[in-house]
Amino acid sequence: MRNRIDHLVTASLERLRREGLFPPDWPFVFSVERPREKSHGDFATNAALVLAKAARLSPRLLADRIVAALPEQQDVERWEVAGPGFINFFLSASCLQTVIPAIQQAGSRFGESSSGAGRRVQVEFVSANPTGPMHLGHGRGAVAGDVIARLLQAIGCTVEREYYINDAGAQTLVLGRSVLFRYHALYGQEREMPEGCYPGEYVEEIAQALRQRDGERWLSSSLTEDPPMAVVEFAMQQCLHWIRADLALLNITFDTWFSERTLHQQGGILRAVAQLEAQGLIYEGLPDPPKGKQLESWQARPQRLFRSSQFGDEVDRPLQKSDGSFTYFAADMAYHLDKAQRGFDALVNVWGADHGGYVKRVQAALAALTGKKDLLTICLVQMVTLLRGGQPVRMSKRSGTFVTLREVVEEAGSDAVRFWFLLRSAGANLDFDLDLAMAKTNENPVFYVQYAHARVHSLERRLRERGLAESSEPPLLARLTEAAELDLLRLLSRFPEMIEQAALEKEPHKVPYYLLELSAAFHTYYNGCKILEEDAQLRGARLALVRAVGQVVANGLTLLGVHAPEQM
RNA sequence: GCGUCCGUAGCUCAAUCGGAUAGAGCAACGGCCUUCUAAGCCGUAGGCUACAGGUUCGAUUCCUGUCGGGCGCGCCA
Repeated sequence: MRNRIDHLVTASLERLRREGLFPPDWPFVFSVERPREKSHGDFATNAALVLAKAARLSPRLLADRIVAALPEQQDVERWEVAGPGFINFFLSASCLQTVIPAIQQAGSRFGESSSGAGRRVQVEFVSANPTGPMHLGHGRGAVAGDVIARLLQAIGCTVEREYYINDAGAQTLVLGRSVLFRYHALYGQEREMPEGCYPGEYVEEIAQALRQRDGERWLSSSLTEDPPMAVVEFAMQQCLHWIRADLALLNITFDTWFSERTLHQQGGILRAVAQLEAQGLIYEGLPDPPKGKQLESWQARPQRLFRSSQFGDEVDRPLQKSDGSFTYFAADMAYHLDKAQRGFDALVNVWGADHGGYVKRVQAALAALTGKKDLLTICLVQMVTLLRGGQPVRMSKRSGTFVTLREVVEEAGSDAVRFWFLLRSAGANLDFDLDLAMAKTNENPVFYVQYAHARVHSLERRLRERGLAESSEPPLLARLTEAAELDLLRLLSRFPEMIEQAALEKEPHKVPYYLLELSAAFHTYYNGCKILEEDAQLRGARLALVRAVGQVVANGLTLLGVHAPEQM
């Protein structure tokens, strides 16, 4: 739709160029957009404002010239020059009505496009440590990542979903030790919990499972030394099992589970470091002291540093600890190199905001290793606060008020949780109001949208009940002339544009906002116009419109991974 | 202190690559069910877009600074 306007304006400009108004090689860069204000038409272009200088005319005078040179056609009913020199286009009703057959034809695929066709994109998200249950913040990132992946698929990209398992670090040893401690306790060997161990109940669950499988086998293992790898492995697998189950509850699956450990075992880190070394980007040096609270224990020790500051980072980053083992960053760097070498056209990472400090160094590493600057996009998703009874629930592992993602999903349901997580832009902190998300009232946006879909199907049921005849002829869409009907048609035609934009900008929250707007327009229509009219011709046209709305609401909800119920 | 995200109606938030008179929901107030689901609709009220500059035809949007909040800041992941 937008392209048609674009072509019209370009045709006019080319005509003016032939008349000598523009220099032969002057680039026609202008935008065609949907005006915010309804009275400004369906589309508006700023061409006259942007090109006024080139034409040596005032914007309004140029706009008049452009309008006069527009070619004849059917889609635009009228146009006007307005404001400082905008040209507003008002589509004809017949043009607006063409969206209905388009929706009928495309069905569940309406909204898809091919602008991303041929591009292989990887989306890495969640990547929660396998050392405990998932919390709400993980859930938000999971839903955001999943919908970004779905959006990219909708514009034609081939998408691979990946989960990076941090199974190589010290945290996994802490988990193992914690389990071992509980395991000993199960045999009555009470003692003080070792420093830094995880207190959660899930640790005991793992300990019990361990006893069930292995009996007394690990009783002789010391708590002061590193736990046996078999115990660590067992505990991690249990956590991963839970994580998969939690994600499945939210209808999220992955194509690839990538183990950090394999990078250590198969030399990936060494290769990445060697490459930087060869590029002369590694040196022995003293890292800058930490910038925050002064640590009295701070001692400068020479380390192998990566010159990340040459690639936009603030300071150079250490790759190797003083004991010779690699830092987490070194592994992450190798991981991203691995991704790049797998031949994706674009990489997307969805991270929690608490990892924001790592963006620059990972980008720096990737830029250094691949020479590509824009291969990786990192989306930061801000924190989630759980509200119960309007009051924030303080999350604290110690006080025992920790609420897991699973508990919330089981209480509120996947649909409500998914929709709610998407109701804020990623940059905004999110309050998850448990009471509101579960409410079956108009205050709950999930139900508002689902109800719109259910209403469409309620009409279908009524239609059958009453035995109203349906013509085998195509509906006479010219009968759709009410303002509410034209509003709906305009909204429907925006759906593919909305998806495209949400996908390109990786802003999944645009989808629920659109659906709320469409639902509101539908509810207004429903209250103002009778669909199942006596007049069979009018009824047929309205049914066609309503079915198109139902299809688009369903498509939108599917894109969000939310069910579109036929009955509430 | 540094980095980063944010600051928009009483509250929670939108706002197209920089566009025209900044929009919703909730809360408040007033209406609409003998008519396809009132889990709905209509109306009223509510704003110096934190503040001060700058860039330009035009700034909530971009740049600089100030104030306020979230997150992060050596060999944790």
